[in-house]
Amino acid sequence: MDAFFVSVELLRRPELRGRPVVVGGGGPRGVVAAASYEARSFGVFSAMPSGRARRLCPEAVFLPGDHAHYSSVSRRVMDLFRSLTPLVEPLSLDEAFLDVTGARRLHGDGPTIAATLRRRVHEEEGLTCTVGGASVKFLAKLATTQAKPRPSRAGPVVGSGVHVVPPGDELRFLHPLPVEALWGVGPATRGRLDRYGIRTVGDLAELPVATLEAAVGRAHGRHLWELAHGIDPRAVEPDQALKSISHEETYPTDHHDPEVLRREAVRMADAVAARLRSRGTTARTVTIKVRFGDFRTITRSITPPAPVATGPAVARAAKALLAKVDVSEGVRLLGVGVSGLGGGPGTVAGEQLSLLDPPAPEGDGARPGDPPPASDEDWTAASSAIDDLRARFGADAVVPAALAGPAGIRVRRRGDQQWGPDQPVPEG
DNA sequence: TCTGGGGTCCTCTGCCCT
DNA sequence: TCTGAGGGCAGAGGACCC
Repeated sequence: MDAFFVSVELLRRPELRGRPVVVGGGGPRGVVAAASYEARSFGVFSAMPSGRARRLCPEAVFLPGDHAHYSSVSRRVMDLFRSLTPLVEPLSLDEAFLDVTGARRLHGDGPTIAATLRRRVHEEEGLTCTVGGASVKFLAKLATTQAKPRPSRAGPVVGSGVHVVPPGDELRFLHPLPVEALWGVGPATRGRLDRYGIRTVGDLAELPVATLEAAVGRAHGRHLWELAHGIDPRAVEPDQALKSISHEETYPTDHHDPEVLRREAVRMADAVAARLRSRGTTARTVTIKVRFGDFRTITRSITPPAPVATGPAVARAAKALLAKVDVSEGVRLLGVGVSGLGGGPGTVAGEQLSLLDPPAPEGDGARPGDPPPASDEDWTAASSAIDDLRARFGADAVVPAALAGPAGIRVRRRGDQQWGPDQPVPEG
């Protein structure tokens, strides 16, 4: 999809068409999530700090972003894709791989299917998309880039919309491209390849695989070598299993108070656990992420004796990890995540509980006067009831007791703060 | 210039066990 | 009983993607 978030916003606000529009975090630490091609002409790009974007393009209209709405439009577009082929692998909200091998008898050859896709997305959703076609996934992705609109000083230049790399033409298409066009070549790898004088994918292809492995690591080196030769055996996989779930937030100002951060950890643990349960699964490992004021980032993780799926269980681990971190210098970002997801639907109810699961030990965040912790079994039933209540009355209907207070608490949903903090949150 | 959020994958290190 | 090698795993961090 072309400038997806911006394009969706323009459907709601057509008066902004033709103007530079930026979607993203407007706060002091926000970043650009998407920029219209008019804004890109001023040098504004995704992931750029919003402050810099404002300086580059003061006349741009900044919109806060509406993750829930974009998700809902994305679901409809993906359903449209699935009406052409069941083999759809969503890559993000606005991108997907489609395997149309089996759809050609019904819908025509590659270019015909591409044209059909573009027409239907435009007719049914009012959005424009670009389609790349090739015999392997990463080439299709690169072909898409070639066909996209481009910003220029004179304004957006319309792209071809469709670019198909015919079988046999793969290397002719691939080798002139700059090496950073390959998936997996970012600034760090680019710097290493630079030392070998590698500028294009063709340069990379001429290098012996052993040299490449020595330069960037064994697995990465071999992978890049294969890509440079047009080799990409990965199939389009419609049912990609989720491997981790996390929730992290950057604060408008750094937090120095351990108590504030403990409450934040509980809130995030609750959100992560709810997402775990919504997928009917459990997690083995709990990780916290702490970014300090100077942008130094650490992670700490623990694998409890039994898999976790409830807010209190995730919070207990997160608080224990947080207690070992010195936060006095100020915390800019806190995150809680889980990984090692396992089991299918029904796993939570049948979760293997540890016979030796100890009560919260000293130092994990338990304080004098705290009631004894409920068992995981109690919490599994309670969590199920909480999920029901939230489904009926909204996410704010039930919050962890640790978060309740005279001022109440704003329960953030996933995507509320997708692109940085919106407003200062008072400490304490 | 001043750096989000949510992911995946890889490498390295240290520990434990055989 | 001690020691070293090697495998498996957990933990931490880096790089990259959208």
